[in-house]
This record gives sequence, C-alpha cells and structure tokens, in this order.
Amino acid sequence: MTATPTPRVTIKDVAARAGVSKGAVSLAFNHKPGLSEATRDRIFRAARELGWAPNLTARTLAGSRVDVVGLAVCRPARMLGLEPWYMEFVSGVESVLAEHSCSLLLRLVRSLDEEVGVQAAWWRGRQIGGSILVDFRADDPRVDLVERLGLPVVAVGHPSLTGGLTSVWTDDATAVTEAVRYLAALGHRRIARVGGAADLGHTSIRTAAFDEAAGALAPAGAWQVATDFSGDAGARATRSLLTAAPPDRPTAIVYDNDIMAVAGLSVAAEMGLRVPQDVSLLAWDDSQLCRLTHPTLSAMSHDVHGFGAEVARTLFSVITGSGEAESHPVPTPVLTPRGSTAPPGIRV
Amino acid sequence: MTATPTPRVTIKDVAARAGVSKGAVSLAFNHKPGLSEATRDRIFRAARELGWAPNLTARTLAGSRVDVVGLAVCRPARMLGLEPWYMEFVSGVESVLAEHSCSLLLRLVRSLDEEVGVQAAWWRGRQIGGSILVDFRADDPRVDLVERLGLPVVAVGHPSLTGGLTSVWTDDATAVTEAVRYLAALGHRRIARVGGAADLGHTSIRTAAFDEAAGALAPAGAWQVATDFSGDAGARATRSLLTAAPPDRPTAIVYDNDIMAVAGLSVAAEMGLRVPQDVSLLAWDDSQLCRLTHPTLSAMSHDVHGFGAEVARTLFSVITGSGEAESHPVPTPVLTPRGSTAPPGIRV
DNA sequence: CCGCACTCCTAAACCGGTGTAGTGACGAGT
DNA sequence: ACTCGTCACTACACCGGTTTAGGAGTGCGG
Repeated sequence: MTATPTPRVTIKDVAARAGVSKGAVSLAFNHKPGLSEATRDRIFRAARELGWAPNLTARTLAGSRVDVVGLAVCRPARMLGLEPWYMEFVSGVESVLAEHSCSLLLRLVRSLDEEVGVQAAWWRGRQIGGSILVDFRADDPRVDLVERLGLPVVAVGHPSLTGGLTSVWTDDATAVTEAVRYLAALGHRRIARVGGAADLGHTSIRTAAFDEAAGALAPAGAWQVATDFSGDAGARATRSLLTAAPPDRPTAIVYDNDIMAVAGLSVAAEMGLRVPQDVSLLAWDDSQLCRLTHPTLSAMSHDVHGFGAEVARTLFSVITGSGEAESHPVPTPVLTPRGSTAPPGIRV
Repeated sequence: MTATPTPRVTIKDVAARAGVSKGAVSLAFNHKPGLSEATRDRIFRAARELGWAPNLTARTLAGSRVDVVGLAVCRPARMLGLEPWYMEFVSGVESVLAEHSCSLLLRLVRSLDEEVGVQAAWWRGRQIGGSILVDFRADDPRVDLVERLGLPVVAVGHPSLTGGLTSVWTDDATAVTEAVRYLAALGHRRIARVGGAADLGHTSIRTAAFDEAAGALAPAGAWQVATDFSGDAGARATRSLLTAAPPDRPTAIVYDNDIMAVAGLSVAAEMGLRVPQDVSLLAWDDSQLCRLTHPTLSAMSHDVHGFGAEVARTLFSVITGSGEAESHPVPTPVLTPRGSTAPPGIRV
C-alpha cells in the first residue's frame, strides 16, 4: 500500500509553466474573451502537459456555477429496489448531466420534511446548482421552499401539483383514460385499478381520471384500491378484488406499476384464474419485466430514460436562465398490448 | 417567482454574534480542544440562532475532510433499472452515509476506462473523500489506479480480484456450492447455471465453483451459460437449455440474479414445462420479486441492504484510517426454498 | 518578583480558484 | 505630439472555511 502522495497540480503551476498569471489561465479555461489565441494555446498546452483540470471545489467556492445536481428520493428502500422506474430515470438524467460534466448528488430520505431539510442544506451550502424534485403531493411544501430559497429546480409532476415551478410531466389522466377505453373496447364492463400511494399527486390524478373514464365506460362496475406500489400490496389488492363472485368481480385490472402487475399475475394463477381468459391485466411503465412473464404483460408504455434526459435538459435551461425553460409534458404513455389482455370471458 | 436573495450567513456572522473570532467558531464546530465550555456554548447558541451550518465547499477547500463518497456504476442503463441489487445496495450505503451527514456522488459510466477517469478526476478535484468500487474484473485497472492515487476505497469483491484493496465480499463460491448441493440433495443429477456477464470477476468465481460442485454432484450433466444479466438473455439461455430432449435436458437451473430466474420461469411456462415438477429453478439475491411469481421462486438469499451498509461502514474506517479497516466477507447467501424447487420428475 | 507552564483565544496565512480594477503597449484620430 | 480607445494581461481582493503561530491572562514554584 504505497500511497503515493498525489502531487497536486494547481492553477498556479499551469500559470507558471505557460508563463502567465493565474487569471489568464482562468480566463482561458472559462472561454472568456481577453486573451490572444497564442496565449490561449500556450495555456491549454501547459495544462495538458501537467494533467491539470480546474478544481471544482475551489471554483464553486469562488462563486461561479456549481456542477452538481441534487436528487432526493423519498420512498422506502424496499420499494425502490424493485421500482425499475427510478434507475431508468436516473440513468436518463445522468446521460444528459454527463454531457455537461455534471454530477448527480443522490440522497434517499425517509420523509418529505427530511427532503426539505436536505434540499435547503444543499443549496445554502452551495453543494448543488439545482435540483430535480419528484413525487409531488398535494400542497407540497417544496413549492414554497424552492421559491423561498430561489433554488433552480425542475419539478417532475403535473403543474396542478407543482405550483409555479418549472415542471415536466407525463399526462397520466389521458393515459389512464386510454387504458380504460382500450379495456372497454375489448368488451370489459367491470374494471378495477390498483393504484399507487394515495398521498402521491400523480396517484390522485390517475384516480380521478379513472373515476371519470370508468364511470362512463364500465357501467357494470369500477373499483380502485390504493397501495404502496410494492408487489406485496399489489398481490393483496388483486386477491381482494378477485375473491368476489364473478358478477361482482372485475374482468380487467389496471396497475400503477409493473411490479404490482407481476404480483397480480401470480395471484391470478394462484387462484386458478387464467390470464387473459378469466381476467385481463394491464401494467404501467412497461419495463423489461413486462416481457418476462407468462403471459407477457400488456402495458401503458413510455420512455422513462428519455423522460429523465428531458428533465435534466430542462433543469439546465432553468439554471442557466436561458429563457426556454418552459413547463411541458413529455409524450403520453401509449398502450402496448401483449398477452395479458383480451376480451372478457373468452375460452381459448 | 420572487426569488428572495437568500441571506447567506457565514462563519463570520456567527463569530460576530458570539463575540469571538472565526477561528474559535471553527474550533467549536470541529470539537477541537482549546475552548472553554462557556465559549463553546455561546458559539453554538449563536449558530443555532442564525441557523448556520458550516459550508462544506469551503471546508473541503480548506483541506479538511470531504463529506462525499463516490460510486461509479458501469452497466448499461437498461439492465440497471431492472437489477434490484443496485438500488438496495445504494440504499444500504446511504443509510450509513446519512448518519455521518455524508452524501453519495453517483455516476453511471459506460466503460471501465471511463470509470477510471471519473474516479481520478473526482479524487484529484477533491470532490470525494473516498469511493466504493463495484463489479471487479480480472486484472482490474482500478487496483493500480487507486494505489497510484492514494484514493481511499472499499472494493466490493473477492480479494482475489481486488488486489491489496480493502474489500468486502460475499462468498459466492460457497453459496454456489450450497445451491448445487441442495439441488443434488433433492435428487437432481442434471443441473445448469445461467450466469451473469462473463467478464465480471464474481461470475468467474461462481463459474469455477459450479464447475467443481456440479462436476462432483451432477454426474449426469452440468451446463453453464454466460449472459448479460438481462431478462431477455436469461430467457434465451433458458430456452436453449430446455429445448434439449429430456435425457440431455437439465432438471434444475440456477440463475445469477432474480430477473433471469423470472424470465426462466416464463420460458418454462411458454414451453409447457411445469415448475417445479418438470424443472426446478433457483434464483439469486432474493429480492421481493421472488415472492411475486407463481410458483414463488426459491433463491439464494442475502441482505443486500445490510451489505451496502457494511461497505459504507468499512469505507469510513478506511477514510479515517482507524485501523480496523480489514477486508472481510459478509454472511454467505443462504438457501431459501420456495415453490420453484422440488425433486425431479415429481408429478403432483 | 520573575520565570514557566498552561489555558483560552486571536490574527493571519492558507486552500484553489474567480472577478475586477488597473497597467502598459500599440494604433488611430486630430 | 498628444490624447483616446482597445487589447492583452496582471495584481489582488475575494469566496468561507481550517490551521497555524503567537499573545494575553492565570496559577505556581523558586
């Protein structure tokens, strides 16, 4: 373990080698005017020879931009691991951050209050240049916090939840409606929905949209259950929905994520119900998981990676204040039919 | 958007309010000797009243500890989203970091070379105080890098892969052997293994262990396939294993992660084979997913969250140099039998 | 009464950059 | 010949902490 004491090379060394002042090096590396091409070249050459790159810490302290973006996620660890959505989202965010040599500061928090504290501390301490806010609730305290702090953020959520914050969202209401329409078109008249955590804003939106759509299109019955997104909860919900005698039992179930749909599939099997003949199942998000079950899961499908990338891009325009940081939706999830949905009552 | 210009409160303000010098405040907040209890109290009171907390950036620049830990993950985004292991691991790491008010700098990289660059840049730029290294390969370039840099790290991987680095690992060889023994004890004589990415060190270890164990215990046949950990690859591998006519077909398959086992389950169903009657399936890691399938998946089970926590704890002792930063294994995965394994050939 | 050790605290020099005011040189305008 | 303006660059004060060397006050032995 010969821990060679890394020979720290600083801006001063580069300046000396290029025969200029620190200031000149700084100007060169920030692509600011006031330097001749010749000097600029000389500086870059010296830097390359010394293997120098500006120290982000010092740069931050000196008051310029911060090259770190914050993301605090507030969901129990158990659920996170299984929710493919997050990692896909993060990887989408990263893909854009990397282009700007920007890093992601990630924190798992246990409550919204803790997140509020973390975001405030990060911002006050100049740890981050901006933040991505996810999982909005009704009357979310982060809306106020952000305005009080002046923290540049992009809110992931429908504008009705995110106050005046710049937001990027998926149009869940339309997607839910499309899901219900599809099932109704197949002939289903008794439709259920296994929703996510009730306190999450997008859950309410989906719930309301389902109410409306199913009220009109599923005259024989519409049910909704709130869960915590976990597979176990999805299994429980499915079990209770399917134990009713046939006339009171839904013939189709929409899930709020893939995991619960997988769990639902397994419950159906365990109860001796065939999918899709006896009951149709529709997943949400459409991760790879949907193609790994038997039957494969029909799903409301969207590009989560691309969503993350778009959020990151928007955050950059918020941070740089480059005007075009408008709130906007990303493409609405589209229905991808697979093996788990069919007209009701079919015996193949 | 009334961006209130946050009133930055610095150490100077606290010092002024407490009637002492900046240095005194610094001493107090770092719990260093040289201050009377009275003064100390006065300082803390002033800080509390002003809502001040030391600025990490400045603190870092001034050469003291860095409260950020790096983690670069090198796997394609598609796979990451589905691999429950990572998020669970990260959440375990976080749980310990949080206790030390330390953050996680996360980066998804596309190659080992890129990771080497990222780690070097982070360390040279004092962005991190230490790093967690995962997914070791044979002759991993990070071993040298770390020693050259003097970067404090904990390597997640068997010592045979991680050179002299402090490492924490799961004893995969023993676990694989146990898995094979269990299947053999059930009566299986033709056993296959669907492994992960061949270039990963822990895959080789498992492969070798399987070779040895299955060579002895599965005289009628032992197969191994390398994949990329994705469900699709798992499905393909399973399909090709199961298409052989019965005498050349394995009666039990061990998978290197849960996703592939789920995929395998679906392939078996699609081919009309019953699990576990016609073929037994054994998953690895034992995320919630294993309890969401039908039949439920038997698995080699371990506490990934706890693993992450232990890695973080070890990293802290490496960073502080508090002697006891010894390499050590965490508990070996244990067999958790569920519905997907049974003696071969049983017709229920 | 002086020297000495010890405690408690301050001033000032850092850390590695950024921003700004200011300097010298050079060309143009009159 | 004397301004005036630009251009290219430097010197130096920051950012918000940490860390030293050292000073003022106190207690104690000789």
